[in-house]
Amino acid sequence: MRRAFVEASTQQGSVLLRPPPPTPVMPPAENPVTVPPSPSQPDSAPPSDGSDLIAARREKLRKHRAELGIEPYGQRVDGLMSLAAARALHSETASAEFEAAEAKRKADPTQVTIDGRPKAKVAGRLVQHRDIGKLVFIRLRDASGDLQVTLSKGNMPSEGEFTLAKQLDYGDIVVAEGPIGRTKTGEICVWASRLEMHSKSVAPPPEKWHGLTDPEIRYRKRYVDMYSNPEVIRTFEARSRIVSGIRRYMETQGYLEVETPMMQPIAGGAAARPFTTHHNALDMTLFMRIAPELYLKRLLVGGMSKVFEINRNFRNEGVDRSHNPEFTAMEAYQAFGDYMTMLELVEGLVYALACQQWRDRSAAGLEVGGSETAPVIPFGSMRIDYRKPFERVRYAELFERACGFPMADMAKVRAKAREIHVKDEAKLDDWLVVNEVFEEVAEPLLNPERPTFVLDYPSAISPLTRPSRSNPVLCDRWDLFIGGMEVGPAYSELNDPDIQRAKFTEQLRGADDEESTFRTLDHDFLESLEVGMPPAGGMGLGVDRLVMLLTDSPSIRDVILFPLLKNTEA
RNA sequence: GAUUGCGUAGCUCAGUCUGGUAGAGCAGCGGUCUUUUAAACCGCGGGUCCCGGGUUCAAAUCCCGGCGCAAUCACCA
Repeated sequence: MRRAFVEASTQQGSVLLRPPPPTPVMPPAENPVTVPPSPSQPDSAPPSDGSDLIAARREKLRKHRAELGIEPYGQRVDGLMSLAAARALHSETASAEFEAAEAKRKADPTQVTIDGRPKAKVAGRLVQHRDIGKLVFIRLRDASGDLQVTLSKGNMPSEGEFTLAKQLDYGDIVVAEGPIGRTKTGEICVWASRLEMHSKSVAPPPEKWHGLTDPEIRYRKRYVDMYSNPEVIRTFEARSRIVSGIRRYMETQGYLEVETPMMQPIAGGAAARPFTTHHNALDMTLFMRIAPELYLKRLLVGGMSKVFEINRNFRNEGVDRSHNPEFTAMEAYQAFGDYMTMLELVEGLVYALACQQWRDRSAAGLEVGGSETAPVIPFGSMRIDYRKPFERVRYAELFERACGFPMADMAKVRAKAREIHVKDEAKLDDWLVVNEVFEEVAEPLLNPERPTFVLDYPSAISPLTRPSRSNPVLCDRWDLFIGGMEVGPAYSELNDPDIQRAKFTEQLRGADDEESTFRTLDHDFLESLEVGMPPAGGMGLGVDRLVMLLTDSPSIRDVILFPLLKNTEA
């Protein structure tokens, strides 16, 4: 680190603070991106929206060019270290020795101070600016954290560079270098000997103490949200680690990652409304995919034995705290597995991610409970316990526990449905009533603070799923619930082409007018089953929801960088 | 799609119930200050009160319609 700084500090090519005019500096040949400031460059344009704040910043921009000879939009800088790394370089001993020597020199000016403090060159966005006359304190922020830079008029190489320090605005991106020391009050800081402007922020900043809190502006202007609220970057770093953790785990289990079409001629694999698009050259209507399932199964037909895909699905449905029109899911299929194979896979995966997240949160000083091998992670007011094994409960058992009678007792089921005011109870088929009662009465019995697999759903409410060999009323399907949210399902997949065709056809018959505009029989998929697909287990996992749970984020918008919002204009 | 709440300076918020000259802090501009920690002090500027209509002598405030956001519900995962 130290060496990097020394090397970098000898390369003066990146210094932006040039001598004042009339030195006409041409762009260096090796860096054609740089444009020299010229009178023709309209500093006051584009026209501001009338805000004094913007005008004041643009005026500074003009002055920097005209009076200080600075080009405020910089270029490549070598030898930078993160603010956290610079802070870590601070040496109590070196600072104490330096301060003692300075005190001596004050008493006796013939004394010479040797500065043994480590040096650093850092960059960051300015988030605080305190001008105390001949001393300016600024606080810089980068992805690693904050660090104060102290600029003393006596330490700066030129009047202009100190003038720049005094004129800095909240939001500017600057580079500073100098020894790492501390102030009288003990604050670790860079005592700057150099200061360069690398990006003048001309937009009005958020409030420096409260920051940006309006959720709408936070989502619309995520780039402001990210620097104003540092925990946003932490959340997305965690998301990245979780997604790569999923990849690592799946690869360790021998799964191959694949990418299947996101634009599909037929939107299959789930019961959701698709988005429509159009290919001009082929004059073809296409659907954004609602699920990758039918393509992944084709891969099993083709001979791949363990595949997974992590990617976006698009569903033309409502938006709320746990739904965004585009969302990230993982689906995985294993030849010759079944839904219990998938249960073990998902349990191991979610547990491993929770352990990883427990360690990350501990290291960052965030709240955790339990232990590294029995992690407890907060989610709002809940404390979710990811200890293995997860809970397992059969659908029928949970139903009976909730209602006091078996789900096959249709007379009682219908009575219960009327009691809890299931709408259109009389029009619904028996098993749909069972499921309404289940969702209303039985699901609330699940402990939201324990991941729980609900196993063996009724076949009648899972029309595309393979009935169980031992009891065809039920099917080989589970759903995983965590924190009151459904995180994903799994199935023993249907591989009999005739039954699959019959179920698809039946589903199409039940489609209403709107559904029938986008729901058609996927003949190619059925042909692939006729070629022969091995029996398989398959699962889906809502990645955004899992990230919500593991990062204690109450809304899916907090874990999607740019969530969909309505247009504000027209 | 339904219901409820919210929308005032660049930002964070008072003011709306009970109609009567548009407010504060931060940010900005001009000063003072070499150890600040939401720095402090003196002075100054800053508004389509979300949009449109109505009631009224008078509307940020009351009424109607619209837009956006949030929460809950529906659809869905």
